[in-house]
Amino acid sequence: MSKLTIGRVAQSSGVGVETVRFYERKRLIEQPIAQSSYREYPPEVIERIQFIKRAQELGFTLAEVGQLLGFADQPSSSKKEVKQLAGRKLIEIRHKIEDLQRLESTLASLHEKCSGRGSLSGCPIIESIITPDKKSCHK
Amino acid sequence: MSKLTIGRVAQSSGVGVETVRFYERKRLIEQPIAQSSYREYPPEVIERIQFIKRAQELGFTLAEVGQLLGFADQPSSSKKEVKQLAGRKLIEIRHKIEDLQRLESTLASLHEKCSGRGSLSGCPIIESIITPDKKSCHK
DNA sequence: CTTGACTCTGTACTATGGTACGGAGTCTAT
DNA sequence: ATAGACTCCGTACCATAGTACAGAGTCAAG
Repeated sequence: MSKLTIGRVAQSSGVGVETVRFYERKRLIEQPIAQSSYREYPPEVIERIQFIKRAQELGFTLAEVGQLLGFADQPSSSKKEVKQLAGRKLIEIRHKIEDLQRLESTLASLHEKCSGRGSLSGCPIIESIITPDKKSCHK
Repeated sequence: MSKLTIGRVAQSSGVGVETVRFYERKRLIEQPIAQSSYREYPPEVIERIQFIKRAQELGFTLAEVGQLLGFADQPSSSKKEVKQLAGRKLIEIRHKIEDLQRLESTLASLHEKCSGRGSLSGCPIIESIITPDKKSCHK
């Protein structure tokens, strides 16, 4: 009793059956030892899958989620390790934001400059792709 | 004379030989009709590849670059089409920025809250993954 | 006329996070 | 006992933008 089939686990945690097996292959959840020829999961696996989902929402890749789960599984882990991982991710996210903001400002100014009327000749967007302007280049 | 081999084209435009063929398969550049059994490119192809590279820097995918090239190739194209494409891309970029900013603020506050000292118990980062806080949730 | 550099085609592989499918086996209820 | 639902495993596929490689062919110089 109280053991769950993969279908129930999937439904309860809001992912597909294939996804559960996929996480198993990625060693994010462990393959349960079953009496029968079907996987038999303890109810805790649902929380584990929800942990994975929420960590993904925080921007962590599955490989990083694997590390986080490793920390959470090991009683000897320290806050330091987790904080470092989060810190690296934060830096990564900030870099991405900066890149996108440069992109946005370049593209926004081109978009603004383009009248959107008439033939292509003199289109600032196309022109800037043909002859990139050093001043407004985001790179 | 004045025809270029794929190797020269690749070197002059700063991409790999495989990339030139890849662009050809993606119909971004046309396969030149050659006298010999080797591709023979007109010099203009170098500018075309640089157009692709610069459009990518502006955030366009290769599929979108294909559209841009299609506009540039068709004398009947209008600024309107290009401006629309750029506008859609701009919206997309702004959405991405907003998503990342929400992510950043959630993760930054967790990172700040974590002392980084001692065992995992009470780590705000891990806790928030286990029990997501509605107030600081970026979604 | 041979060597070395280059090119040809086609296919497979990289990373990421899954999704889909075929064919077989199993489990439960009637 | 059998239908229907579920599960098993392995593999292939999606998008994205290339990269890598095998094995064959070709081209130019010495």
